[in-house]
Amino acid sequence: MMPLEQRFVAARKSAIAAEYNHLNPMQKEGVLCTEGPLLLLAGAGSGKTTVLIHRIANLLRFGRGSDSEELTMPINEDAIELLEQYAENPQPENRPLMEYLCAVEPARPWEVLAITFTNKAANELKERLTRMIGEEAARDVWASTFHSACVRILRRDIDKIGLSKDFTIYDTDDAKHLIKDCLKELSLEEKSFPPREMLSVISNAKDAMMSPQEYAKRADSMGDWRKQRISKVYSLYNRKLWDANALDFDDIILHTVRLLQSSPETLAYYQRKFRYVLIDEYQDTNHLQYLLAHLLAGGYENICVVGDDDQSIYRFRGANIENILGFEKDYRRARTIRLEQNYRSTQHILDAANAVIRNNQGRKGKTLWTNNGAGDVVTLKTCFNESDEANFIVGQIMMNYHRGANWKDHAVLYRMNAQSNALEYAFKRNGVPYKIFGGMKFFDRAEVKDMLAYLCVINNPADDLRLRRIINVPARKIGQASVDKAQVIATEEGASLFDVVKKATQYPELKSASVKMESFAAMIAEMQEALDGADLIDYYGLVCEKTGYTAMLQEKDDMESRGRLENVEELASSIHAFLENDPENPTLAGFLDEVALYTDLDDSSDSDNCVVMMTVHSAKGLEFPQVFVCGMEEGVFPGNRAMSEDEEMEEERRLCYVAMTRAKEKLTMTNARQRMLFGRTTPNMPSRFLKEIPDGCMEWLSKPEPRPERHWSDDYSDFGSFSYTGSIDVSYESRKPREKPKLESVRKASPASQELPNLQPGQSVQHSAFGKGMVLSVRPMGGDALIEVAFDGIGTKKLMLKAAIDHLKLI
DNA sequence: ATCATAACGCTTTTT
DNA sequence: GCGTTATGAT
Repeated sequence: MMPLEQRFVAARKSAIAAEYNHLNPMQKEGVLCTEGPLLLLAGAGSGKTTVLIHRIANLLRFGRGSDSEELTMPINEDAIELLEQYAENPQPENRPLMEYLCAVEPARPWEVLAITFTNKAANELKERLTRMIGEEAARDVWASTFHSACVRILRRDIDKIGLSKDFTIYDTDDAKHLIKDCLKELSLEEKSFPPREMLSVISNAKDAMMSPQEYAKRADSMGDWRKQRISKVYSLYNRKLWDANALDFDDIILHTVRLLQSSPETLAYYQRKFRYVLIDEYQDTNHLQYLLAHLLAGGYENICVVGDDDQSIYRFRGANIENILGFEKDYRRARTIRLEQNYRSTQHILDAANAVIRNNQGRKGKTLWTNNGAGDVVTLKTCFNESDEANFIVGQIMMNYHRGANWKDHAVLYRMNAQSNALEYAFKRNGVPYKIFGGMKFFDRAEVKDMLAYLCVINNPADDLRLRRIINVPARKIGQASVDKAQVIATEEGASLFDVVKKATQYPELKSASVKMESFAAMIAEMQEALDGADLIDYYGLVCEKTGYTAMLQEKDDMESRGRLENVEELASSIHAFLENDPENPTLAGFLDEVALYTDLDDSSDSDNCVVMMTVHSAKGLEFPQVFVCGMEEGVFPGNRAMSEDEEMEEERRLCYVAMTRAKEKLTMTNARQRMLFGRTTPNMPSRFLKEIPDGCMEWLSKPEPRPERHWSDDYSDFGSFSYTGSIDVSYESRKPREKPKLESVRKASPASQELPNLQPGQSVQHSAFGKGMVLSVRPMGGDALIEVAFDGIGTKKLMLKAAIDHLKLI
């Protein structure tokens, strides 16, 4: 290349780079490396999404301008000088000319595919993209989850592999029901063939692209009786899916891969279309997703995978960490960029986290650092038991609150949902507002599922599973036995259950139920007709009414039914939200698609000021100023199952690393010497992960030994920084469940036997944390009382009077 | 058909 | 220890 051209190419890259001067050098590199395979190892809090967004924006503005020596026009000194100057000191008025000079085949929005794992991530990507490049361009970028991208592809071309385009999607719950049906039909015991396990075996088989026939063959050749049975389940399960014209979540990916593998035109179409492919959270991909990514990116091989091997925590659901560890082997010309500067946490927190994760073998290796300063040391705290632990955490949080912190600046993380009970109790007693994530989700509620089932049946009458769910809800005198009979007939005739129900009176064995069945079918048919051209919201109202579902709830008229009615109505707002979002397919079928893949439309509540509690898994990707990780004990975190297997232990360690790196300012980790879990109290050693944290970045507070008890007398000697005062804390003396008198003495130790005011419903009160409110109810409980107070602008809180009394004033 | 009692079993979770 | 589920009784 001529020197002039070399100078131009260099100046071009510098000028483009100048557009990203607010990024650090590694981030910039990630944005500018547009061509060929790229592995972006993005540590926790390293600004990964920022890089992703800017990278896409860069592709759309400059194409391969920053990563190619290609010239698009004759060049001269002036052009070079302008770019060199721009790189030195970017002037906005020169930007249009600079863009013109630097762009090399800028990507068009629809040529960019950005895949994420969750809808939340996809939406965040779309939002930030919209803000940066404008709505028009952002709309055409394919930013979606694996599953929605695949559904989009399948809706277009699935008929090429012999399936119908109007397939239904079965979620895990549906799949489980289907498995149960299969087991019943094969007369297999659920005890020896747990549906959960069946589902996971089938999922693994699909991930390995093993058909039921292949699975059966393998089972036969091994002579494994159980596997042979499972192969029957797998086979029947798949047949039922086929009959219902349904795909489960694995099928969505599997069939897309099969489609791309078997239809050269389809493959060529997408490979030509997607000039740039980006995969987020690559460490979480399973084998099928890995294949899919490679197929889609196989044309230009401009594949950029982003992820963090140290945050791979979904092995149990098929994630294969080898995908990210082996990326450089898959693509010999791959470039690797490490983002190790952390913008989230203090150095002490990072030192602790780095020290823990360093003990893993299977990793690429990264060391996070920050400019944020050393900050507070990590606090480790050993508590007596889980309620002591919960009280400690609540106490710390209340202390912070009184110093001006927000409740929502605090997060309590745990390994298992079961651990949340003790915490919840402590928060409730102290009147601290909290929110537990990971409970029942909106779309998991029975009433919501019922209404969706109605819509599904209307949309696809062959959906036996959903039909059976709602055929007698509300009660229509169509009993289980009659439905079973009709199902048998349907199977014999090779028809769908709905077909039989429709002409039920032709089958004498259905007896009196047959009339009810036919009128049910008539109702569904009537609604199918009404669908044509109707407004979806109105239509939903019609379905609620015609099915008698709302009437059923209105009649019951108790607290529960009211809530359920609200949820049924709330589904209308989901439909509304769906339509607002200007979907490409604003029909009932389109809505059902979205709902099937989109389970958290309703998590709109980061607005309320609450302490949040969740599992470490659900905390991934989030951050909080104050983080408490509790249950740091051998057998809990790491969990018992990890003890025997190295791979599992490494996953637990990664999980611990994820937990620690959620903290921005202060990290506190607690362990309890004994914990009641699943109804049994067991003594637990402090987690090995705590031992891995170096002295320099932590302090270890500890309750004094309550009493030289059998299981706790020794074994702490190898904990260098463990200190014992040797004195006995009387208030914690043997709080064993059976020793009633002692328990009473503990109660007394808390601010107790003071005079309780005679509160009446209707009384106005002032609370130091929640402000003004009105007492709704007072329920005496022991020597205490549970009061319910409606606080202005906050909502209703339940408080234990004794605990809340110091914060309450009558007004 | 609907309610009651007993028995089980139990990481983590998204699509 | 608790919530879910299966089975049996009315």
